[in-house]
Amino acid sequence: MTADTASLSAPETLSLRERKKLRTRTALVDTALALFTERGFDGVTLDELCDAVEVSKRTFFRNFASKEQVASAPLEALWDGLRDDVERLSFGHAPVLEMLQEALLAALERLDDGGAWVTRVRQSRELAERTPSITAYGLQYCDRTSAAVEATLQRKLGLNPADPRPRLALDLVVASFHAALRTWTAKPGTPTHAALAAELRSVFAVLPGALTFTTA
Amino acid sequence: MTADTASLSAPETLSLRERKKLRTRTALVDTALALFTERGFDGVTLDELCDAVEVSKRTFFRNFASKEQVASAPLEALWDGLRDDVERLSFGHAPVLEMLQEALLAALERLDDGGAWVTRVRQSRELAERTPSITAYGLQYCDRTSAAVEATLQRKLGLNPADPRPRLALDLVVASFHAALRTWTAKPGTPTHAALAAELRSVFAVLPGALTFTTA
DNA sequence: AGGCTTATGCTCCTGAGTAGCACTTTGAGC
DNA sequence: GCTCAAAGTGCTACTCAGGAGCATAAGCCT
Repeated sequence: MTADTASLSAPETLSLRERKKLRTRTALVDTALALFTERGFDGVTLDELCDAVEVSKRTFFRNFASKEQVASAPLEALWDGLRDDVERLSFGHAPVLEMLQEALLAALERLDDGGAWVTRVRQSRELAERTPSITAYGLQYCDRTSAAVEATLQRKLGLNPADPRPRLALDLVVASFHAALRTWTAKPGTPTHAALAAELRSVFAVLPGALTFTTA
Repeated sequence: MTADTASLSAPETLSLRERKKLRTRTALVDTALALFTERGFDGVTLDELCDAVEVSKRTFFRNFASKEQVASAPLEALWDGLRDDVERLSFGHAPVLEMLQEALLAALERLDDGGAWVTRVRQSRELAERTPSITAYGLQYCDRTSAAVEATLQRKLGLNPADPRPRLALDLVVASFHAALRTWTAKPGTPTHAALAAELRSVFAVLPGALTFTTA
């Protein structure tokens, strides 16, 4: 479930079997991103990808649920991180929206491994921009994770399940990240982790204005 | 089997050919929703669906891009309506968010055909809840439509393309509708168009609270 | 070491979605 | 009315994503 997070933060306290599995998983992600970027998502068959990693298709589907997932893996790690944060964190009585914003920034911070993750995110994002099915998968994963986070919030904070505000706040945070991702990807030059975090903070800052701004 | 389901803008001045095409399209949507509801999305093959409607698979794929789309058709009509509204409406100086809310409510109103559409939406929604690929497709369609609406807003209002607020406002409206849809679907009894509109207004009303509410 | 668990490979299968070709229907020009 | 081009449709064959069963090998435990 959190294999993604583990694969990218790479703790060395894993058994040999688990490390091996992680190696093939990482190899699949990296090779997939490279091949998809080079020849397009539809231009690469799973057989080709598996041949390149020297792994059977069976093994591929034990690590990923679909061809789209392997291309979305980097971002899934972020949402998994957010989910784990909300599960772990103790909530005070600050506004829920701010808590979620902090949790996402913390999850993002935790994925800073010196550039490897952020490079994968950039590739994944550019692929998603020209491949609708990847976008679809990613959005569905966000949706599912958001539902899980909402349930956790309700449980930990004793909220009324009929209250739509927690989920709206969550959707707002997710929308903010997507907005940050768009502008970050559009910027030329070497993409950095810090720049992405800065974009996200910037979007968070203008968020209240999204409700009130007028044309004039 | 009577009026138009999706892809509105349908005056009664359709040519015979266009009416025929629309009839097969509607038959495909209704039959698909019925079969999927009865035996599950994965329990029905396209061949079976096409046999039931007495149409070839080739014809199916001329009307729909995927198996998921035919199950999402009712909601696509709503987003298409929102897109058309924003394209058509003249914007005053009111807050953009309120304009979008009004536009969505207007699009929803326009789809009130006495219960046929709303029944299909209910079926489509219940299918999406237990079929991830339908959810994925629907979210991707929302995303694409939102991008188009954002572009229209920028053009008509002369906004800065780097300003994330229009898209955030849009995402907020979309998230509100999804929240309304969830609670509307969860309610037992015969689903009505008016009840859905009421849910949506209700979510719009608590929207500002989503930014500020606290646990205590 | 030996048994147990788990990953992996191999092979066969279903079904979504595409493409080529031929046939029918519709709408427009004569 | 008649013809013809264009569009819709059916049929068929094909590619490829994804799943299932069975056998093997590798890692883990006592």
